[in-house]
Amino acid sequence: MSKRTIAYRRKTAEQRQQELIAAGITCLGKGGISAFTIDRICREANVSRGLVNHHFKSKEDLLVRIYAEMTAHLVDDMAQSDARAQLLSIVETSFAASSFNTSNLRAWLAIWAEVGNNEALSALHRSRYHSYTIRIAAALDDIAASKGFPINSTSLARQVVALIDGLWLEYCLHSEGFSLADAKQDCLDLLLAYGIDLTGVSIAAGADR
Amino acid sequence: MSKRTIAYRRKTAEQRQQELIAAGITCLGKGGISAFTIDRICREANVSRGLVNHHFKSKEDLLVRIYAEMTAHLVDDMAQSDARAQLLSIVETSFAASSFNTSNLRAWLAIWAEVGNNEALSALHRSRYHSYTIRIAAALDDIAASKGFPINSTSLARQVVALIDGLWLEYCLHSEGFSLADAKQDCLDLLLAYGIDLTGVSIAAGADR
DNA sequence: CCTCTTGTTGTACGATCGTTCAACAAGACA
DNA sequence: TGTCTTGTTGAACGATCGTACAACAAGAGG
Repeated sequence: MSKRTIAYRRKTAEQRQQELIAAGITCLGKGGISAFTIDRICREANVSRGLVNHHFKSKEDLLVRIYAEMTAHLVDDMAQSDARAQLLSIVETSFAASSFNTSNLRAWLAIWAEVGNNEALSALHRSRYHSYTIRIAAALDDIAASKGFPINSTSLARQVVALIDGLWLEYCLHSEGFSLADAKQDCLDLLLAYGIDLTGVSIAAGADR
Repeated sequence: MSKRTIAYRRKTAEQRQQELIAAGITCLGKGGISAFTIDRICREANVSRGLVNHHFKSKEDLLVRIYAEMTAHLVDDMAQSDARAQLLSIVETSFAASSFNTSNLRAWLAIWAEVGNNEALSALHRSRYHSYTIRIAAALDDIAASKGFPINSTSLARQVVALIDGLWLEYCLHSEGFSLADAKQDCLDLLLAYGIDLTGVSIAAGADR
């Protein structure tokens, strides 16, 4: 009398949702939005076809949840006491190997391209990037105040964000063109050109995401 | 005896292809890659369903032709005698109203997101952006030589390209955040921070695309 | 007016899409 | 062990996808 075979293993709703989110990100990284398919996501997660619509309202809802997950630590990563450390932390995390790789960048690019088609996605993006830019501008204002020279923090914050995202884009489209270290140095050079030197600044532990 | 009604009007292959290319760009601008559909393209061009596969090898082939069309003037726009004028020309054309609008930017973003899925598209992108970056770096070298101070032209060219594309991206995702004039000024500010002042530089006519 | 080239049409096809839903069973609990 | 909740399965549906292809006709040339 052998033990009955187990066809599948039940998991908590939250845990299964996390697995489906991870599987969706993997699909986006492999083949962009055209690979973001119920079939492929479920195959990636090793579950049957009906499970996505059981755990999520729709495929679009899953995509929004995925973007929420990906942007969750965008602001948290700035949790540094010193303004200079905050800026350096952004640069470091933006070009950490865990973020700055083709698979992850393709997922980001695929979602960016969908923002125009999905109002919920658009609203989420606006919210996240608004906080993100505000925090950078505040850090720049702090530095300007301490150094005693004026900075157009809104404009410079926009340039920093655009440079980072632009480098992400270029690397995603042509990863042989330059390296992770090049991209990081470009950001530091930009800030240095505006009089902000981050050389020797140390960041507190726990922000190495 | 009335004249027989004309069901459709024949056009030359080249002319019809241009119309289909234009219709494809319109679709990309309206709904991204998911709106880039045989049905919608043909409806946009007011032709029947079979015409795309008659004039193009496949839908992918049309997409490559579209990107070739969109990037055709990327290098030509630098046709200026003075290095400073070349840089200014790039900034001006990148943020001209005919380029820097949501519809056009969405088309670009949609294609960028497809580069990873299409080898022909990827090869075309690499080729175009390589020439583009090389030309910018050469202009920067010219300026550095004339001013007598060193410039890491490869790095700075990459920053300029990334900043422009990054601003395109940000504007596409959140067009209320800043204006066309802001974006243009950001580029000029970046170059100025590196010691390159384009104030008062005039560009020759005929490059206003 | 006739002929011929070829641009154009529209149907048909198989594949794949997202979603629904009845049925099943894993596993906690009494 | 028996009951019940609910996570999970997999078939079924209509819609839409890209492509192929036979039939049609616009319009130039004779």
